[in-house]
Amino acid sequence: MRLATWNVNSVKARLPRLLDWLAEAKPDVVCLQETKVGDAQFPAAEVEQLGYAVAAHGDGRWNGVALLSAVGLDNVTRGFPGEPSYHGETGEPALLDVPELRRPEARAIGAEAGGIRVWSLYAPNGRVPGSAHYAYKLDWLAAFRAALAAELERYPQLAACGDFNVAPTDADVWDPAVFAGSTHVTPPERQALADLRALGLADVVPTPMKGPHPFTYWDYRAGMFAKNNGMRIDLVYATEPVAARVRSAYVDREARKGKGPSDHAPVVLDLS
DNA sequence: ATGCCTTATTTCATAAGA
Repeated sequence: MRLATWNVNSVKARLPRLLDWLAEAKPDVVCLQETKVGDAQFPAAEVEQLGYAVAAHGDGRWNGVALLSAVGLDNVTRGFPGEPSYHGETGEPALLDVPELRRPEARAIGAEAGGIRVWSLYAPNGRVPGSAHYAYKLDWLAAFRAALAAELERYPQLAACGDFNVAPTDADVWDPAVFAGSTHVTPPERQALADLRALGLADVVPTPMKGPHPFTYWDYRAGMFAKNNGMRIDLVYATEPVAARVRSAYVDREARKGKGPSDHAPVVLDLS
């Protein structure tokens, strides 16, 4: 079984590349992030033509996650219990009266696929440490941890995959000095990941395919990919029964090359 | 200090990303 996670940075803009990649890599289960479409606009027919069942959870312009599976897709969950929503710099209590603004953003979708409970996750960016967006990011990760604890009682085989927007260690950024004081590397964010792992999840670190670091994201600007100035922020956190099945894991950096790529590369796992 | 590049939308300008 081949399981993959990929932040596509717009499923509509990436559709030709996504379809080519699905046909070539032939993953059984795919977690997508930053689809940037509402559920009605998700290009489900094109993906289904390749033999996948599709479950999407989208907002429209921002965020959006989806699951594709060629091995069944059951018990789909959009969002998770206790998932927080963003309330602005000061809490903006007046806005809380507007249901549309109170609804959580589309950042998590879970389902059973091929005997594994799979989650596709897109953690908030956090922007600047100390900001409301940063607090929201930490709240969201903590709330997901609580939801995951309940999930783990039901699903021994579980994989939480996606763009966590946190580099777990200094080795996961191309130059730690550049990121000093920035989001994605702060101790509270890394602790939030450690708290997830403490539930019994293993960080399945992929093979880089080039260079010593298995980066999964490279900024579009300033030739960062060519210089391999990247970050590892797309992660697969797997329970032990899943981690024990990992035969190989790699970053498909070929998918970051050429015309019109996402700024993220897929992480691909082969499970026995 | 800012843009570097790319996306979608309230498009010929803006917000967001990490």
